[in-house]
Amino acid sequence: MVAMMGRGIAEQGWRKGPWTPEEDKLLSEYVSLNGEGRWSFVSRCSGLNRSGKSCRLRWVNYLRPGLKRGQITPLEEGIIIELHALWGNKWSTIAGHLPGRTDNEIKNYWRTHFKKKDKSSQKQEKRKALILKQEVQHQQQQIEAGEMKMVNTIDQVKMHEAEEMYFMYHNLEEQCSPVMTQDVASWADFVDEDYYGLWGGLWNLDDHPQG
DNA sequence: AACCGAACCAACCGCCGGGCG
DNA sequence: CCGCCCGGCGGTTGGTTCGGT
Repeated sequence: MVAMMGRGIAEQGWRKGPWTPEEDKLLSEYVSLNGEGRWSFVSRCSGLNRSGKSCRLRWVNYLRPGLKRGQITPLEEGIIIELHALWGNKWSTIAGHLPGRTDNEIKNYWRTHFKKKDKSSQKQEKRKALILKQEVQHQQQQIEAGEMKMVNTIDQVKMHEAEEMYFMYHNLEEQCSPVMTQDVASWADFVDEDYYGLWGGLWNLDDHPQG
């Protein structure tokens, strides 16, 4: 059916540029009814005047359920660095190990944070991390001194994230060992010792059950 | 307040591999 | 076996936002 189309048919004047909310709605409805795949068919039958590629991209990078919006966490960053060291620019493969993140997102993140990272921006990053570290350490001290309860604090959110990432990374480690076991420590060093100090202060790895 | 460069992000482009006739 | 089409992937671009001066 799909194979029947193509060649002889002149390329249509597909719409390009940013997607409108109406287009998003059409695509979401179509995919939820008919499932992913057969994108060229989607583009013809959903009422969208978009190429199949464009539909697929929009769905995968933006509309697909379960996407995690927002900043990449230091732990995710660590995983990205580690996996990039292992596999290079295999963004989709790396994204496969970061649930909720897209290859495009990771690719963009890598480019802006590492590819053209110069000395000055590294200093800036380090300064930011240092400030964050100090903030959290201060809160940690308050908690330890009983001056503050760890409820609804930034710490809890981060600890929760850290736990999620731990289990994710633990699974990954199982798949990739022995290479990964050796590298788990190295990525932390690579990212930034201040970042690692931040997590180390909040969360003791030894406390987590192994498997 | 205005300007400028950096950072971020969505989207497009071109290539490649797999599936199918 | 060969050629064609489609989907997927990585690279790139262009617009917008943010932050510093």
